[in-house]
This record gives sequence, structure tokens and C-alpha cells, in this order.
Amino acid sequence: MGPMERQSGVALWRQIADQIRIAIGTGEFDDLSALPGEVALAKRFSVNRHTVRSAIASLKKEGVLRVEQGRGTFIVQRTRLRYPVGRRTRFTDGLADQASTREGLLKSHAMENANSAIAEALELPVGAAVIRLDSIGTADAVPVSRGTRWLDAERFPGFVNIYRKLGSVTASMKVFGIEDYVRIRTRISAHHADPETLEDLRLSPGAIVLVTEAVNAELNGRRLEYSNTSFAADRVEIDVDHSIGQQGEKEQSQDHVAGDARKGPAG
Amino acid sequence: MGPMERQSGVALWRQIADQIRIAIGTGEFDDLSALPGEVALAKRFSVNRHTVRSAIASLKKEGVLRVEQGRGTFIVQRTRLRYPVGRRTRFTDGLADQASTREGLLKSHAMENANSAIAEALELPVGAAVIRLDSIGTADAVPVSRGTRWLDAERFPGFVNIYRKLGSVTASMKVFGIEDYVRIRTRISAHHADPETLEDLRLSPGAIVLVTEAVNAELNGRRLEYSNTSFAADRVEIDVDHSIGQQGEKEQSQDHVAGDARKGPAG
DNA sequence: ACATATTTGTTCGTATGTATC
DNA sequence: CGATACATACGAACAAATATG
Repeated sequence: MGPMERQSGVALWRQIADQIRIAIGTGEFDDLSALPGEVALAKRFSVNRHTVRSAIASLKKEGVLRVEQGRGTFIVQRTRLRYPVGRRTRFTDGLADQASTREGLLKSHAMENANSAIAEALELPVGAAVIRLDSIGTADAVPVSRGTRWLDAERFPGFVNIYRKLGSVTASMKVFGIEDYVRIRTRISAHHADPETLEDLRLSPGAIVLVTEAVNAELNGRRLEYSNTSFAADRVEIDVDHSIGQQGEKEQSQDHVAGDARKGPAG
Repeated sequence: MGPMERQSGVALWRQIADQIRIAIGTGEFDDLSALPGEVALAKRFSVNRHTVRSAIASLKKEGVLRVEQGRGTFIVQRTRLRYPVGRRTRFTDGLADQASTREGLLKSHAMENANSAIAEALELPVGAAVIRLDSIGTADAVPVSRGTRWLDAERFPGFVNIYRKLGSVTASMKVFGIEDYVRIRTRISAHHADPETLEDLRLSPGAIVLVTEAVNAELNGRRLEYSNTSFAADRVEIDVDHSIGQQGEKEQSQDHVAGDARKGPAG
């Protein structure tokens, strides 16, 4: 094991917290969900026991660990939401069978002029009027995504009101005569979350977001929507399906269930 | 703008360095002209000028910024490598037109018994003999990925020696009579890098990796290969192509060019 | 009930790093 | 460049809860 780096701008306890999180993710502590004791962890990471304790305290606050005096430290089981991405991706449906309550809260909207990235994606001239919708996605009362989408304003007049009423992009598009659409491409990257996203997704500094930049189009290839969505990386993973069949979202269902986001354990 | 958080285990100067990196990524600063001055940045982030200086010093060491005495601070242009993922993804070919030199260095290999994840992916019984290959991917002399792949040992006897000779998975598979194969699924997540990956990819603590977990199969659906690859998130982004045509890798070519990884600018 | 080992929880002190002024 | 306040990290010791035999 490589030693933790010092003077890197990231506190030792936080580096260790990250390592423990990873180790949990890879199933390294599979035995009965109990972690090694503080002294053992301190030895493993070559740090003082207090430093390990700080790391554990942080993970406890995040809801990853649960500590019981005299007994030990335990992993709070929480399955990562699996967000399916494929040719027939529908955002709202995607998490349907994984979370008991999901919601797409429209946070704000505006009229804008397309910058080069938006223009290219929607195949519009730069400066064209576009509708911008900002929303936050929630599963089981936990925010999981924060996204912005842009649509051609000329093509979808009054989209905002319709969307507000119907609560679904797919349904709103039907009003404009679009019966079907497909995902053309999805670009995926990962970054540290910016302060605004940090707040919206209730994350702590240094947290990671998975960013998807997607383009949806009609079956004939005409661009419909360009979106940019940030997912809390510790709560979501992306599942790309490359099959070419006529399968709908059903095939992407998994036997996974969203974890019950336990909060405030007996502490 | 949200204020930087204190007592978070991440030093202010590092949080600011991350924010500047993000701002550069989103094109917030004009690529060619200088960054705002230290005092302006200090005001923007509500911190002392010295703290901004530490952040800039760090980014300078990373090769993101270049400082010229009396003139200002400038962005060192570096395009993110775009790694295409689709039904017909071939790893070695993927970055072909983006980097002038690319390499898949075989780091180590071993015989293993399949754990549940590997067994499920390859549709083998748990405990079946599998070949494990660890390699590091390099583009323009910069490490960009670190991956492990597993193959059915019974099906590919002596694969390691053939792969060592040919240097390509696609070519090696041909030796075993496999003319064509397709990507079935790709699962994507993001984490902090573990110490070993940190070292292999020459990253600093707190760095992010994009992890792809992929399954390749023959056209008839028979599983061939299961892989788990970590990409340095600040050097790579993933481009998912959902098209169903017969297009090969050619269509995924982009007009992007790998940045010249400038090192050690005039300090 | 008892002693003992193990585990987490707390309180001192001290040194160094970080951030401001 | 200091001077100051606070966060981080270490070390030692002790207290409290739990598990074992």
C-alpha cells in the first residue's frame, strides 16, 4: 500500500476517509460489514489513531458508517443507484424501479442565446434563441442530480408551462407531435463539484460529480434537446447498454434496490 | 458564488485550485488572455491573496497554468482525450487519431479464480480459472489509464504470450478464431483514486478516476472479456455513441488533437 | 458475578501546517 | 517578512461500553 501523502492540500484524515470509502466500494471489508478496529486501520495507513477517528467521524456524518462504542464500526449498506443510458434512455423512467420516490424538480428556467457548444449540439446557428431548464433530480428524498437542458425556442414555444404541468419531458414533447426520440450521444466526464452543485446535491467539498452531456434527436436525426447533468458520483453509477434490439427500458432493470438513506443513526 | 468551506479536510488553496481548474474547463476564462489578477481572484473567492497564490503555484506545478512575471497568469492549453465507447469499441484504436504515440504496457499478469463479479460478467461458474492482465495505457508519454482484464483461461490457453507478441487484444483474439466481437455493456462510475492508481497515473491525492467496467462478447453473445479500467478524469472524457449503424471506429473520430503535454515551462 | 481483552470515547500536551492581517 | 489564530497530526494516558470465558 502506498503511504498517504502529506502537505498535498488534502488533510490526511480526508484521504483516509476516501480510501475507506473506496475499500467499502470494492468489497474489501466484506466480513459482516464490520471494519477493522481503529488501531488496525491506524497501522494500515501509518497514521495516528486520532487521524483514523477523524476519517471515521466524517464518514459517519456522511451516513456511510455507523459506530457503536465497545462493539466496532459498521458499514451502512447503501446501494448505488444505477442510471441506465442507452439509445432509448428516458430520464424520469430510468430510476423508476430503484427508488420508491423520484422527482424532477424544476428549479429555474430562462431564455438564452445558444453559445457554440449548444448550437453545435442542436445544429442551430450560434445565437439562436433557446429555452433553458434547470432541474434537480431526487430519489428517495436524496438529491442525486442537477441538470440543465436546452431546447430550440422556436420549435417548442411555451414548453416551460407544459412541462410544469406534465412533469415529464417525454410527455411534453408528445404535445409538440414528437412520438418518439432517441439518444444520439452521451459524453461522460468527472470533476470536483463546483460550489453551487455542492450545495444543490448536499455534498461536502472535494466531492465528485459524474457529468453527462447528452443529445437527443428524432428518429430522422433532427436534434431535439441538449442536456448537461451532474450526478453525485457516490450515489450514482452509469450503465451504458450497447445492445441494438428493440428493447425498452425494461431490459435495463436490475435486481438492485435503492438503499434506504438512513439518517441520524443513534449517535 | 458559494463561499469556500473551511474545516472540510481540504485546504482552501486546494479548493480554489480545483475551482480554477473547473472554470478553465468550462471555458469561463478566455483561453488566450491572462487570468484575472491575484487580487481579483482573492476577492472572487473571498480569501487572502496569499491563498490564491498557493493555489496558482499548485496549478503551475501541475502544468495547468503558466506565470509570466509582470505579464500575468496564462492557461496552458491541453485538450482532454476523448475516449470513444460504443458497440464496436476497440481500446487500442480508440485514441489513435488523438495522440501521436500510444501504448498499452502490460504491467503484470496472473492466473486467478473468478469471483462472483467476474463470473457473472463472463457467464462462468464462480471459481473458474481466468487469466488476469494488468496494463497501463499511455498517450504521448503521459499515463492515462490503468486497467485489468479477465478472460476465460480454458478458452484462451497461452493468451499472455500471444498478446505480448502482438500487443493488441483484437489481434490476439483472431489467433483463437474470433474475427469479430462487440461491447455488450459499459458501467461507468467515478471515485477518488486509490494510492496504487495514484502512483501509476502520476496523480496527486484527491485526484479523480473515471472507472469503466466493460463486457465484450462474440456476436452470438458468448462472453469473451471482462475489464475494469481507471482513467485519469482530468485527462480523459468518455464519448458514448448510441448509433446502430454499421459504422466502425472511423465515425467516432473527432477533430480533437491530444494536447502537447508541456512540462516545465519557464518558471 | 468476575476478570480480562477488545473496542470506541475523551482529555491532556506538543508540533506543524494553513490562513489572515 | 513577521505575528496571530485556528486546523491538523501525533503521542500517551485514561474512561466507558461490550464480548468472552
